[in-house]
Amino acid sequence: MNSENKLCVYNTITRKKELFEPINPPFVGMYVCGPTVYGDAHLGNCRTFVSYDLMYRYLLHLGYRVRYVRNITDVGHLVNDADEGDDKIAKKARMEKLEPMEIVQRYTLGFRDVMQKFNTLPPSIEPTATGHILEQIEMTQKLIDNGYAYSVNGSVYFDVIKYNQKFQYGKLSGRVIEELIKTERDLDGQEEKKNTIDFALWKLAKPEHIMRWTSPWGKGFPGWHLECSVMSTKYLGSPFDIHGGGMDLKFPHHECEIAQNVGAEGSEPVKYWLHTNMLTVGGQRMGKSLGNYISPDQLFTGDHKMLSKSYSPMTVRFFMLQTHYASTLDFSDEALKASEKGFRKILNGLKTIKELSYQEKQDIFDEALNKDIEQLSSLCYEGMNDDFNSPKLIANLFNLLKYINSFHNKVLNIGALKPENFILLKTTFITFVENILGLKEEKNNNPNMLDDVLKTLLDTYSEAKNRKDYATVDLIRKEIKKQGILIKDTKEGVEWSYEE
RNA sequence: GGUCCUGUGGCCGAGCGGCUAGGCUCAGCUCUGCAAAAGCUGCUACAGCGGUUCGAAUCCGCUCGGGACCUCCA
Repeated sequence: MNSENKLCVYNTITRKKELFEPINPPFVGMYVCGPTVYGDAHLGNCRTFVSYDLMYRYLLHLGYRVRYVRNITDVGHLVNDADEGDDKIAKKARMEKLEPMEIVQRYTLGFRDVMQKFNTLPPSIEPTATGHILEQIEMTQKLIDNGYAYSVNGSVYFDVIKYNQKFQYGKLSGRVIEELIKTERDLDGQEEKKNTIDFALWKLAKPEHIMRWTSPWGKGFPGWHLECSVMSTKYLGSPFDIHGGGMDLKFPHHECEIAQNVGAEGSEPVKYWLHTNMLTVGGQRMGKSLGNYISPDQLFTGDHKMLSKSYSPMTVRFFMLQTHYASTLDFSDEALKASEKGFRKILNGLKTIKELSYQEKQDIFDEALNKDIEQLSSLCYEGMNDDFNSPKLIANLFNLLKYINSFHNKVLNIGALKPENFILLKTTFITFVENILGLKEEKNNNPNMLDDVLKTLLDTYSEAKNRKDYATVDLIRKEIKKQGILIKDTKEGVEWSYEE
């Protein structure tokens, strides 16, 4: 690796690009807010997790020992605002006449399946909120003890005003507490709170509420933001290195997380806050409520009015990585089509470079050529070191690809390359494409391909037979037998069967 | 209303004060039995108007356009 230029990341809380220095190298702790499993993940969700997968892979490549924690939210997110209304999972469970945990299981499995299709590495730990009720109760109690929370009628709220007297609430998202109080809308069911901006740590369960746990304040369930505060510090300590999530979580979710951790422990929980930007359609954020939402499966099957065809998971992954994680990514069929071509070009390059062999010749090395290869290789690192700038990396990979193809086609003489630079070219291209961008060949892209190829072969066989070209006939029969397949001529035509 | 981001060639997208990424599309050339692939060449853009500077897509101001967050949201 190129140790001279170091990884820099854009830290939301300082609003600056900073040199990345882990708290306890070589260990790196990374926490990413995962999905709420009450429905299928859509493409926007996927983009976020593909982005963090890129970061995870690069950190691993740099030699860090990364513990990557991504939670599964299986309780606690309310359907309505104002800390009122149903739990999303409980609501869905009632609608579908299922146990809440059946909902959780179904969508957790679905989520993992999609993540696997996108070739994301599984996190080191994937903790669930319901698995950490005890710890959440403990943190709530601690916040009460520290004077930053109060209980009312079996619910517990975080006292934002009180907290703000000593610390600064809103520093991550740039909110001013007075403004927040002013703009807070009139909502029902706020009487329990001292102030409208207070948020729930623990909610009393109404009789009809099916997800409930015993607590010092009665039977209830944890509030929205508590699980991340609890689970991140439980598994990564405090402070830990990286906390990520979509930018829509900056406020209030991450803001509340900070308040909870600081309120409980007195110190900042996170060194680097990273936020990924939204996936948009026609410039507008993809979301269920807007109806412009598209699921991974629709993309893979092409079954959507916005799509002219289907796109493979790797094509979509490449499409996502062609834009920097902090920029909005605009979704369109046309853009996807362009990415598909580019991706295939990369794949062909991968195949070419793997088969390309170095010719041991006594040629005079081309200094300019060698220098260019060296420079392009280091530019790949520079791109990634610059806040995980994958588009920059990809541009340089295409530049390297041009050389790979030129060597392959003998437009350029590979002997003009120094042996060490041939190795450099090869390892750089393969490592970045496969290990860091996480792109791979999709052999099973078309599950019928083998059948189709076989049929073509049999048609050729028949045709040769009609021409009485028995040399070809015999050749085909002989070669295909090596694959354990027998060709049989019947009155109805040509058939095949497995060799017994 | 508040806070913030953003406007790049036919399309997508880097760029963070000088060295005019990259992909896709289009046109032409080379190679080729035909074709494909690949290579080469061309199309040279920064919303508008001012300002700072020897020099601005990049910094500042204004105007116009797009968007996000402020409520669950990746």
